[in-house]
Amino acid sequence: VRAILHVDLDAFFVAVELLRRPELRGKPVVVGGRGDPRTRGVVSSASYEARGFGVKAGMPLRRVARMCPEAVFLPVDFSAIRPMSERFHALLRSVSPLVESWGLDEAFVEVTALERPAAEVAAEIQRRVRDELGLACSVGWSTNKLLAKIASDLAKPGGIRGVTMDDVPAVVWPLKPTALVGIGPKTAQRLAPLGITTVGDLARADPTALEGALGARWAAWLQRSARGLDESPINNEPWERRSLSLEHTFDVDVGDADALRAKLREMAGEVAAHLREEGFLAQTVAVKVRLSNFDTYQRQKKLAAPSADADVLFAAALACFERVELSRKVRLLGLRASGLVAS
DNA sequence: TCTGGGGTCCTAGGACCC
DNA sequence: TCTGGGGTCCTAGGACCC
Repeated sequence: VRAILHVDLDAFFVAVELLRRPELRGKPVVVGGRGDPRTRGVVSSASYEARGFGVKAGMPLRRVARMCPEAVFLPVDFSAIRPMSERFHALLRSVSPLVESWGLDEAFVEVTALERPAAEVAAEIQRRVRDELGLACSVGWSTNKLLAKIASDLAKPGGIRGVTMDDVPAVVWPLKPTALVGIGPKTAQRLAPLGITTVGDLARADPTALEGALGARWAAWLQRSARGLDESPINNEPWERRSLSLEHTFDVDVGDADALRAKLREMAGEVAAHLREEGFLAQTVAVKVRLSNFDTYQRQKKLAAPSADADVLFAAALACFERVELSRKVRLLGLRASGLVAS
């Protein structure tokens, strides 16, 4: 039987800021966007004090300012966050080589071969993360990734928690379906009419009815998840970039086509520069356009030859852009390069 | 009082080729 | 001239993750 940990840094972006600004400790601190609630942006990370006011990840900064006028707003600073994330992952790899990164602030660690109690390894990791990085984390442990992740969610903030197969009916079944990785709000909405509003409902649901709603493959996978079953291995392959993109939400929606084309040209230059920095050529360019009513369109175009040239990317992006009918002002422009090959 | 920015994966239809 | 099936590529869209 496997021993899997899921380690999740608590309020990571905020915690990184507090290391260099300890005077903010104990205050409602919100990291997101450009750190200015007068501009469009959302919460990336909120301190637990801020969460006490109802602040949540993904919430518009403007709304946070109204809910919590004393909140301290800070911009997202990846130059500080990324090195800390790398130290975190290096620490985990010193415990076991089987580490699967899950974003900047989370990872699965398989410790089966250590032949030590998972809870003990969890406590050691938590202590080392505190002593060596100055950060708090929550750790969940179980016999698979699915349950370890649920356990760490239950352990937040700052706890250690195990969820075993035997715990599934009592601990997992009362949770909402969105507690399972892979079930988001859309799927929850499709499950509700079937009378499925908890993981337990999902586990007990009639397979045929579920297949009708979601298709056979997905229905089977969901129902296995709801029963706590997951055999997926730890993927400790280094991450490989598949695409590189940039997007920008205008503070005020833009209707002027020339201004939009100018922005697209600027973005093409930046994406091309990033591609060259990382040693890639792109084979496909995609443009995303979000209108003021939130209708979103994506158009993509395969290049005649792989390229990281700003003019080539811009020409393709422009061709994509011209195929979108601009029935309203534009809120967001995005440009993605994919089909990456080494240059 | 609306929902950022960076990613990934899956599905499905049509074109095209053998 | 018509027919069939399989495989792959391209595009669009949807959903999810942090």
